[in-house]
Order: sequence, then C-alpha cells, then structure tokens
Amino acid sequence: MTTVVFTEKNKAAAQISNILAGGSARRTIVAGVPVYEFQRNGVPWKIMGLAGHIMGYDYPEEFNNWRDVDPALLLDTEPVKQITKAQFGNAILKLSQDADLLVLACDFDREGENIGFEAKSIAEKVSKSTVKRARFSSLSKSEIEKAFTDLVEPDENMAMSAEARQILDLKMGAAFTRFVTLSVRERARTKGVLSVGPCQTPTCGFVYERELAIRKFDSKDFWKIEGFFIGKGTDFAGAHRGGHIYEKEKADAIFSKIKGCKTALVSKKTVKEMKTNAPFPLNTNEFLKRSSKFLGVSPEKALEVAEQLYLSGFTSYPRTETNKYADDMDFKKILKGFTRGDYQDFALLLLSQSTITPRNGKKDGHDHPPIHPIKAGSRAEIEKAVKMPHAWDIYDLIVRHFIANLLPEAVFEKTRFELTVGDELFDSTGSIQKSAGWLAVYPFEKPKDKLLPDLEELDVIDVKKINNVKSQTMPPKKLTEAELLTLMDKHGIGTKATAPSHIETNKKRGYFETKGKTIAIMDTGFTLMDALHSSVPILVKPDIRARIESLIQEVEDGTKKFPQALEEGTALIKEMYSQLLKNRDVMVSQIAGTITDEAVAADKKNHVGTCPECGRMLRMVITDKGRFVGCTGYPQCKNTYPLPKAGALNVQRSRKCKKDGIAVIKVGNKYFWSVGIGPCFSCELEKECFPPEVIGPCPSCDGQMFLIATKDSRFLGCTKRCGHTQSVPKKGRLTVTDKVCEGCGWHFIRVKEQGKDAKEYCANRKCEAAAAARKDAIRKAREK
DNA sequence: GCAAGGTC
Repeated sequence: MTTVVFTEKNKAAAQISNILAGGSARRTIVAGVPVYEFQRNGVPWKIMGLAGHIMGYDYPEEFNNWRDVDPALLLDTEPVKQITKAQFGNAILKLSQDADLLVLACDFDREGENIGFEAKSIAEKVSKSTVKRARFSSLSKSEIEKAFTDLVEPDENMAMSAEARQILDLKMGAAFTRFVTLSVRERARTKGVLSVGPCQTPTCGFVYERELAIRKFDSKDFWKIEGFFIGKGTDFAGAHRGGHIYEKEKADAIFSKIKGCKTALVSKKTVKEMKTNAPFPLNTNEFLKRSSKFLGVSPEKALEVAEQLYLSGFTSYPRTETNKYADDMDFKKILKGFTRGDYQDFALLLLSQSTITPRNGKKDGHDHPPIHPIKAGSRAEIEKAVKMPHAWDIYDLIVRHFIANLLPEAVFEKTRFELTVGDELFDSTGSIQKSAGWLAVYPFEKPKDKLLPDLEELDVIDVKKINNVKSQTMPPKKLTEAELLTLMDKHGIGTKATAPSHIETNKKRGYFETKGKTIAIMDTGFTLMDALHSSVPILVKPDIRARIESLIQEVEDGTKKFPQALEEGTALIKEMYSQLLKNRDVMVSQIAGTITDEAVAADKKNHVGTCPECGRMLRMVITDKGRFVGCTGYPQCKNTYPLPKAGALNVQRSRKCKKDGIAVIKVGNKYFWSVGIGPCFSCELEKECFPPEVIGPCPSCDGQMFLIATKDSRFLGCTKRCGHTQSVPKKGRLTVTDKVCEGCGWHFIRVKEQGKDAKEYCANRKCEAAAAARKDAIRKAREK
C-alpha cells in the first residue's frame, strides 16, 4: 500500500513531504533523483520532484534534414513525444512499480497539469493503480493538508490543452523557420537561422511597430510662452496656460501683448495634499521591469540571479504571477532578520507596530507569493553565495521593495499658483515631500522637491522675463526593455518564466539589440518584420498567440475536443503558410537584400558605397572572367561600373570624386581610379583632386619641385616644366614631411626601408646646409 | 539547426 506523489520540482517535493510527514521524511535517491519517504496514516509515502517538463515533442528522425523535407510537409506531420530527461523517466518507472496510489501534485496551472500527465503516462507503463490529483495554490500547511485529504480527478482537458499548444507551437516554428531560412539562403549567404515563432515574432513585432512610428513621425513646430518670476526674492518659472501653441501668429500675438509687463498678480493659490502609494508587491514581470529600469540588468540576467538567490535561501521563488501577500504571511518573522544592518531602521520601526498592513495588488495566480526576502544577508554573504554580477543589487532591490510594501504612503504638498500677466494666465506648480513613507527605503523612485516661494493670493510679484520659445514635437522614443516586458505581459506573449528568453532569442538572431536600457531594431529584424507584415500581418502581432490561446482554452474548458483544436490550429498555420508562400519572392529579395547589404557593409575591403540607382550597396565583384563594381540589388538593379584590368585595388574612403564618381579606388601604387568616371589621370580635375606633392622651390626657376612617381622610377620635377630634375632614393617608402629645411625651404623627406631605421633629411642637392650636414655625417661615420 | 514551456 504505497502512495507515490509527483511534484513539479524538487523544492516542492521537499516542502510537501515536510508538511505531510511532520518533519520525519527521509531523503533517498532513486535513479539519481531525490525522493522523500515517510509513513502517513500507516501507509508508506514516496514523493518525487520532477524538473518541469520531462518530455518534449520533436519531429521523427527522417524529417531532420532541412534540405530534403519541404517545410510544408511538417504541417501535415505529427511530431512525436519523447522523454527528454531520462533519469526522471527511470525514477518514475521504479517508484510506480509498487505504488497503489499515484498522486499528481504539480503546480495548479495548465503546464502543471500537463507535467503531471507526463509522469502519469510513464507510470502507467508499469502500474495500473489509481491516479489522483492534489490541487493547491500555495505550499502552506493548511492548503497542502486539505489538497491531500480531498484528492480530485486529474483534469485531462487541462493537460491536453497544453499538449495542443506544444504541437502547434512546434509545427508553426519549425515550418516557418525552415521556410524563411532556406528561402533567404538561396539569395544571400546567411550564416545563421532566421527563426519565426508565435512568441518571439510578436515580441520583435512590438519593437518593429515602435520603429515604424519613429520613422514615420512628422515633427511639427510649436511655440510655448514661458514666464520667469521673482517672488519674495526667489526665482521661479511658470508656463502660459495656452501650452503648446501651433500657430506662430497666435503665439506672437500673446507674446507681444505681455512681453513688456513688469509685474504679475498671484490670482489664485491652491495647496493640495497628495499621497503616493508604494508599488504593488513584486511578481516576476514587475521584478524584471524594475531590474531593467533601476539597475540596468537585462531580464534574462535578472531572472538568473533571482534563481540563484532563491536556491541559496535568501529570497522566495522567483517565478510568480501573484502580487498580493497571503493573509497569513508572517512579515514580522522576516523583519526580525533585518534588525541589524542596512535596513535596521525600517525593520525596527515596523516591528514596533502592533500590526503590519502590506500594500497589495490584485493578481493572484494561485502559484507562489510575491518575490520577497526569506533570509537577511549582508553584501558579503550575498556575494559569496551568488557569484554573479548584480547579485547584491538585485537582493537589495527585493528587500527594499518588500519593506516599501509595508511602510505607509508618501505624502506631498502640491502648490499651484495661477499668475496673471497683463490679461494672460500662467501656471506654476511645486511640490514638497511632507512625509517620506515608503520612499525612504526606496531610493529608485525618489521625486525631487520643487520649491515655490511662500506667496499668498493677490500678492504682486516681479516679472523677470517672458520668452516665446520655438520648439518641435518629438518622435516617440525607442522601446525600453521594461516597456517591452509590459507589452508582452499585456498581450499574453510568453509567461512569467519565458518572457526573458523570447527577448534573448531575438537578440541571438540579430533581430534587435539592447543599448543600455533601450532596444534598437537591427536591419535584419526590421526587414524580416516588414516582409512578414506585408504578407501575413497577424504573424507580427500578438493576435497569432491569441488565436492559438483561444483554441486551447476551449480544450481546457471542454468545449472543443483535442483533435478538433489541433486540426483547426494546423489549418490556421497552413493558411498563414500559404500566404507567405505567395509572397515568397518579394520577401526573399527584401530580406536577402538587407542581409547582403549588411554583409557587404561589413566587408570593408570590397564595399564601395551606395548605389545611386537604387540606394542599395555597391561592391567590387571579382570573378574568373574579370572584375567590376556591381549592386547588391542585382538582378532588379543592373547598375555596374568597370574597373581597371590589373593592379591591386584599394577603396579610398577619405577621398571623394569632384566629378560625381561613386568612390575613388587606388590602383596598385600607381594611380587613382574614380568609379563611374575612369582613371583620374585622364580627368581634367586630376590636379585639383591630386595636387602634386610639392617639396620646395625650384632652384632654376620660380616653379616648385614635386615628386613624380611612374611605374618604375621616381624623381623630382618642376611644376613649370623648366627641365630641372633631381633624383631621390630609389628604395624604401618615401613621404614628404611637414618639417621645412631652414637653409633652402624644401620639405624634409622621410625614407623608410624595410628592416632599417627611417631617415629624415633635406633632399635638395643645391642646399648648402644639407651639404654641410652630409659632410658632417660622413666625418662622424669615419671617426667611428 | 526549427518553438515554447517547465526547471537546475
């Protein structure tokens, strides 16, 4: 007569056995998995924690080759469920063999029900015993006792709804990802995978929509009239009640009426007390948003740190939807740990109260309490236990948020003056914090006091200045990670545990990147969203997730059978797939183009510039037959330019062709070539673009000596072609320096031969100073 | 090599 219980995770197994056994549970290991054993009502009990899902769907082996399988075929193929965590499968088999009762005790939600059914399906291979369900919303003693006394039937509909989600998500993800990746690969050399999925794609969609709004934004001019006043010796500002005025004439008219006014009348004064409540207790989403906003820690990292803090016993379970504390939460017990250290003042204050009333939200996911500290830890203790960046910052945020939830509201005094200047009205507001309340422990959200002078109604004050300021409406700002999390939460994209991973997937794919706390879409992400949006709009929006969600909700409610939901869901995906297929060519050229452009721009050596015909990228194309400059828009854009047949080519990014050439290329060490124009030496603007490298005055006429370099020799010649020439060293790299010879006015030349020190000197054979220096050098060499 | 969902 053995009862075997499966929980969602080891931690829950340990806690539940502790409650049911009254502390007498014995921890053993079965097939490498911890199991808690004890006697209850004379019956042996064994409780094992799973590790979330221990099974998963995948396509059969023969569908693994992307090249050989038409992605559309995946939509007509049923993926297969397999055990993904073998040791758990084995442990379940061993435990179930001699069980008389199996109890599924995973979390009380859809996935929890499904995880329980995974264990059930494995256990039923070796056991025919009854399977029951224990349902509880928290791991409190009373709930657990009750749940295991009043066992219920497992909810197959609920479990199957999660099953439908898994299959539909995989079908859609696999088919679309393969289709997009392979199609684009025909035209662009892409290294990675271009993935599409019911959560990751709408997540990127939010970033895309914001980017569109920014790009489409049309800025408008407006004027605002500002007043600067002095009251009782204090300077303060006010704004004209007209606010943003979009007609210049209107603003000018008001301004010219009052610009000469020297005094203002305090025509009205209102003082109001304003109270600000502490934020709701931290559920996962709120925690991730605040970690990003206040600490600049990405959702992914924040969740990792919280997981470690939880495993080290410092904070509670980090994945929860609940933002209200249970009625029996023992705040004082936790606060007692904080009576020493950073938070002692607040802890002592709260402990001195007879009752503690927390600030509570309204969400109850029936899962875990809000994220809160379990145990006090110093910075050193936290950093020793959790060796990750920001471990202390995140613990500190959790503790401060927890204490803030228990402290009273903050009170402000808001003062507003209505000021009359001429017959125009201005407003000025200020606020003073009267009582800090929860803000005392929560430095992340401290509003600044804005002081106003102590004026009364009908006081007359000085006007210092009136300004009529021209301004412009600003485009929307880029999304922050915190805002993205809000949007995902609001539209049901991902869950408390997966939202960070969807953001991470998009970063990994090169769809967007984070710069500090804001998110910037990348070209690949933008064009992919653009392409998907134009052929299957629903895919880029939260609607796709919502459609699947409503289907599986019907399965859970029992109003639709599982096979029916699967069929309808598959039909929906097929419909989207066929729309995408119809627009394949446009999509491919858009995405492939962007990816090629990105690659070309990154390939500094061959990237030439922007195509004047189509705006895409120009690059050097080198084939067996020859070389030319071509456009990445090929074959739509057939713009090309010839290149010289021989010589190494180097794009000169600092040079610009004055005759509207696309770019200037250096050919070997010989001459320059302007793309679209031809060799620079045949251009009448050559001397303007490449002025001779003048060294100094010609010793025979009033011309200038300059460096002439030909294919196989170099020498100095006169700009007036007077016939005077002079040789220069044949070996080494020769440059004309800025240093000027005092004797003759020639620039020093610098000669650097490989493996030798560079020499700098005056090369003028007629220069006496140079001759003396040469003699001196020879004498010194002889002496040695 | 594809998704999203659990959890370590």
